[in-house]
Amino acid sequence: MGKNMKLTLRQMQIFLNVVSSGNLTNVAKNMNISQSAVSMSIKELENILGRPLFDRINKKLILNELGRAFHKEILPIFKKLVDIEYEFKNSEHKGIIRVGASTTIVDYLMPSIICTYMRSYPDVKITLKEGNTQEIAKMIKDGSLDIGFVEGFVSGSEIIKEKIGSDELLVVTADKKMSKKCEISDIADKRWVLREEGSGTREVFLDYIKERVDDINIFLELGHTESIKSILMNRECLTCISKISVTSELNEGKLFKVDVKDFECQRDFLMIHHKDKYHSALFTKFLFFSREIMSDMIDGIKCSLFLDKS
Amino acid sequence: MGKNMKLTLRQMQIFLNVVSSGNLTNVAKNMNISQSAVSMSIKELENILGRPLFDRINKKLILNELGRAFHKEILPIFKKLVDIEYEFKNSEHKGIIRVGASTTIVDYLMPSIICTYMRSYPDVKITLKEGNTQEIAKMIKDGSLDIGFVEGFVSGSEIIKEKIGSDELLVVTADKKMSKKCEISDIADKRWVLREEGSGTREVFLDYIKERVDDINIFLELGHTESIKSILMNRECLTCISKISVTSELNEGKLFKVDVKDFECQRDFLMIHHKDKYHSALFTKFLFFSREIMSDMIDGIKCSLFLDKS
DNA sequence: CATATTTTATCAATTCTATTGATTTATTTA
DNA sequence: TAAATAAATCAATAGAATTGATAAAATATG
Repeated sequence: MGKNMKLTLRQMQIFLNVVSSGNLTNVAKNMNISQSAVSMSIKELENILGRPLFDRINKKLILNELGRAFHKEILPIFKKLVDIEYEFKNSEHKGIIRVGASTTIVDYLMPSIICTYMRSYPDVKITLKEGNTQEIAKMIKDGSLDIGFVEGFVSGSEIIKEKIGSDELLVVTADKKMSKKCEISDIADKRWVLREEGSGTREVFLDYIKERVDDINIFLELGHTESIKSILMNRECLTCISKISVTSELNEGKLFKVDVKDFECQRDFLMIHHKDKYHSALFTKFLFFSREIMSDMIDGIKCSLFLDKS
Repeated sequence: MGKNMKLTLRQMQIFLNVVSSGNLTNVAKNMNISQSAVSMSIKELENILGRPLFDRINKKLILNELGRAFHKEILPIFKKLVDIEYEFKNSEHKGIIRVGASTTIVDYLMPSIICTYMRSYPDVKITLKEGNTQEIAKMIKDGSLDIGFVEGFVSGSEIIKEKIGSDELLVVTADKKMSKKCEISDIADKRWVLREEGSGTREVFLDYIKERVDDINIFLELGHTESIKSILMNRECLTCISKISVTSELNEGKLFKVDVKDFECQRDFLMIHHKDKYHSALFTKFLFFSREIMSDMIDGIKCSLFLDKS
């Protein structure tokens, strides 16, 4: 195995200085160490590699064929390491943030959060993971995500939760005739398209109406909100869907809210992270940005809904 | 200045192991050091960079956003350094040899030496420097060349000389009429093309004939043997030139040796190096190859000259 | 649910490595 | 020929890395 690294960066640093100055004594002066330290460090380097790197010609050190090849390899690497150390010491805004979000948020909120953030901090990389609320929460707990965005409830004292917006579920159709005021029981037997089992949206909806209707006619289950929307457009059917995901279609008159009596199904958007998370500048800024953008977007939605009614 | 490198390879090694195992205790076991050594090394690394690289979530170390970015940078560099150390420890045939040769040798002998050598040792790089005998000798003395090939005499006790072949100067023309037997004084006033002042070939020739003729008619001076040859082909003139550089033209009947009475102007090809040169495997092999190839070539020349006469 | 186990952090003691200061050797310069 | 310069070497020392023991906190166990 070549696993053992005996070379040290100090040796390389001294070696590189000796190469460029060609004179042990001057190197020692420039580095504020003794001449013997330089001499012995070079010797140790040569011992590790098993053969000399310099020819000692008239008490001068002159790189030999091996030394030249070694120098060529080492120089760019050492420079890079110096840069890396400097960058990491001095730039607070360097890193990779792992964000997780549940389906609705991934599609409708994360793109603008991430784009806006990355415009301000181009050196920061973001990885985005999709999962349902429980999956995201679990990954926050075990540390495999830094920040999560979920709809609904999250339990566990080790998770810090922050309400960052709210999410209203609407019953929606593309068929204007269906959109008039009604009871939920009146429309339970219409053709419903819902998200798949396990989806937060679906479960909140079914839980919310379970007191009022025995069963609803689910004729199609789809994994993505966008697919549900395209089905709605092409078939006479209904769905219960997050308001934020249909705002533009409602405004454009492509979809219509069904005015179900006493239907107010609301839940929160939560931003979550682990209580032990180190609050790097990076992390703090990301939280800050997310709050800003979320509140802007929600204002935007309110505004356009208002305009729509007028 | 970002000149100061505080990070050590040990820290990086430990860091990388902790990242991949995620468990200080196991890392300590695998590396045969104590758990506290690992813990303190990580802490020191974080101190140097000024902020944590890990979140401590439930006594487990989980890379944070900064740590992830650092890991991404460091991992390939560390691997490369491990490879470099291994290669330099184990491969004798790695290096860069600086060869110098005087003009005739550069053109007529070095190409085949270098090609043959590099075919056997593809990892070895060779730089070839041209200069006159004195320049090459000086560079050997001060260590800026590893091996030199020169014609003629070299002085200095610090240089190890080895005769590696011999070089005969011939008077040559393209005009067959001129090639008949003659005294040097008979042809001194013909049109001569010689190498420029400072060239070994020129100086040896002029020195050799100075007893017998007062002056010769130098009508053109050129820096390269090849240029002299093309002039000879196109104009009625003479030159004194190294046999090795005109062997093929003599064989093909394009040029003719002028049969000057008592003209035997011989000198040696020398391979030289500094007495203090470290004899790496690389270096030793290069000397060996050069001897082999030189003697092959000189045999080849003798052979073809012999055939020519028959 | 208390107990044993696992795991990291911390501290003083210790070991090991890098560095020093003095000296020797060789070479160059004056 | 003497003075100056530069690298190598060695024992002494300063400085880092590592240890062993212990504390603190979480997880696993019976």
